[in-house]
Amino acid sequence: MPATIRDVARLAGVSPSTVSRALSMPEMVNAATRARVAAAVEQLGYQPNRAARGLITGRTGNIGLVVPDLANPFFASVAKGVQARARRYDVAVFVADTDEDAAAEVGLVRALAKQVDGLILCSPRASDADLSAIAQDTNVVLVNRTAEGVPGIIYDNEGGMRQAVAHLVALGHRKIAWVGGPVTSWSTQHRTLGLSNALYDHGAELARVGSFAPTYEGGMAAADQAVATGATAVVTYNDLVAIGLLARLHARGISVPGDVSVVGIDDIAMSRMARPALTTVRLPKQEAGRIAVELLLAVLDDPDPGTAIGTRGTLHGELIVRDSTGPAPQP
Amino acid sequence: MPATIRDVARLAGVSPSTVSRALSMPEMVNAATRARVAAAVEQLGYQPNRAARGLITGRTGNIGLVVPDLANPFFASVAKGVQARARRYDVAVFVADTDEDAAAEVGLVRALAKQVDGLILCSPRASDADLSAIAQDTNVVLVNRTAEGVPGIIYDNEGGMRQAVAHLVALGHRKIAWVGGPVTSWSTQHRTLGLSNALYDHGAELARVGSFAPTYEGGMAAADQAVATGATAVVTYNDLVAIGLLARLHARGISVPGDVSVVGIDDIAMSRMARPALTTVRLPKQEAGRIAVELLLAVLDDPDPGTAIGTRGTLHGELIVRDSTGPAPQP
DNA sequence: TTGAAAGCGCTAACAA
DNA sequence: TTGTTAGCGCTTTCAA
Repeated sequence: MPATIRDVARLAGVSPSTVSRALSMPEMVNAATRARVAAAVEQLGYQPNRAARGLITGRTGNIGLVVPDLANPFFASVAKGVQARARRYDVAVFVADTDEDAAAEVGLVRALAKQVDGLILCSPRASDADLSAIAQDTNVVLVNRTAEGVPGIIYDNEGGMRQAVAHLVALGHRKIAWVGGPVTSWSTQHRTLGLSNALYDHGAELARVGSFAPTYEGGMAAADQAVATGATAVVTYNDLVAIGLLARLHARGISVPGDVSVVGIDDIAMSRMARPALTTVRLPKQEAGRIAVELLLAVLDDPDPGTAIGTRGTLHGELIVRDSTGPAPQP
Repeated sequence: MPATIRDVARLAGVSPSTVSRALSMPEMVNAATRARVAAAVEQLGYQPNRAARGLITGRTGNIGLVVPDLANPFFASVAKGVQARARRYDVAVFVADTDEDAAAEVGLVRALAKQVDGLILCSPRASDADLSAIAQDTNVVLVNRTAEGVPGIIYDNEGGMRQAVAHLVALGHRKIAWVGGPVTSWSTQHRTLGLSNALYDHGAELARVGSFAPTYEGGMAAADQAVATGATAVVTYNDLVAIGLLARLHARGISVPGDVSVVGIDDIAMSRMARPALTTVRLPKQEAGRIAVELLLAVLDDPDPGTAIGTRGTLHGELIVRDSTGPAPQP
């Protein structure tokens, strides 16, 4: 049986409210009393019951994080960032894995919403309509997705694509294949657009392939179509796809970067272990998690939707050049 | 403002207690009233406040999961398994990442303990003493670790090592190097023992190397020492280490499996993407998470420590043969 | 089968 | 500066 505030009060010879104050607004209580309370707390190993506190303050001190797939290293990193920052603020984190299922996502969000002060939705698969509905009656911060009037963090996909293209063009590539991810994915749309714009600016040619699943298997499936376009370089939706593509090219005896260059996006840990090590656009993953927490906490302190609309962070990617890109082959 | 039980009661024309009963013990309430309540619940989108319920029942419907590092694919998989099973029971999961820090672990556990019905501790780094103290006043299930009188799931490390050895011996290997993980790691001890026993049974020789960090870098560091032993095969603490080792061997121009065979443990997703694809002992990761939830729920229903002691599951590994193992080279 | 009342652990007015 | 009182949303005796 854990100690309650009354146990502490009795031991310290004060009233429960004094204990409460000593803990949450120490400056409003006499130093001597404060010390007695502190001693009693120490002796009893007292820790306030957050649920009870939440009942009355309306703040639970808990937040929720919803991701499509924890086994995906990208989301695992974001989750780690969220954890780290939440811990600093003494906030506990519910994590829910939706298994890439939009319906499950909505259900989990509804269930969690009652128990937390706010929710971080990372790359949510739900429809814009569902998302807006959720944001209506819950404090929400979006990561890797935008929605009307909902604060969030996004990556500068256009900028990342521009860096990748500049690199490839400098190497002499003039026709570049793009292996897109899920059509419904917000990132796919923006990356496609960014790539297309950057290539246009350089007077280079884009060859679209896909969409394919954002997985290793997706990459294997995409490889043959990508080379069939005659492109000398391939940019993929993410690193997992790039690595699958690498495997298939290797199996077919196509040399990377000799015959074709490959660029991924994300920079997951696996990428530098690939052979050849993967050139990729590094996205700050843990940082996204950390900022999301900051943003959410800010929203909680000022839930005015007017302010929230302006609260949107953009994170920039960084091109990491490794061994999978090289000069375009001479025809 | 979410609907409360009183709103539902008013709308249904009954008392709050009747609503409560209709929801948690439906058979004790008239079918007609039950229907009215159900309608009101539906109309208001009512969802009971778990915190309030927990205050009185002593059960929150939440559990906690504590892992050393979410970015480690092994733990991410366990977490995913926990999620999936918890969802089935309508239980929400707090996740805490300790960053491989034993002190942080104890702190996080203490903080979480008050908010949950029970805790799943996966590969905890805390001392036996701390662990026992925690288990004293909290419902705990251990994964990948044992402690006196605490229920848990472990892997059959000995059995896994026996399979790996049988495979290598059949390929003609007579001297096998073992790259151990952290000395304080429970698994390291059991894997070392299992390997040693299995080799003894086959009349083969063990060459110990390490310990090394359980990471890609650890594997790179271990590679040279492992080959210097003159062993024709290497077994590593986990797949990450094996993949790092593979990279270093490749850099040195040592052929796998031509010159030396390599076996990992875990079967993380990355392993089949390695080149050569990694032979490994697959550990059922998500299943460990699922069983841990079942175990914890069972403990909650019957917190008798006498029963708990008997409650220990063992999961078996499965040898997955890929391209990193082959016949021992002829001298 | 239903309702009234008490109370879970805590905080926030309001008095003192 | 401190204590008293009321009540957050819910469940659970106890009566009716």
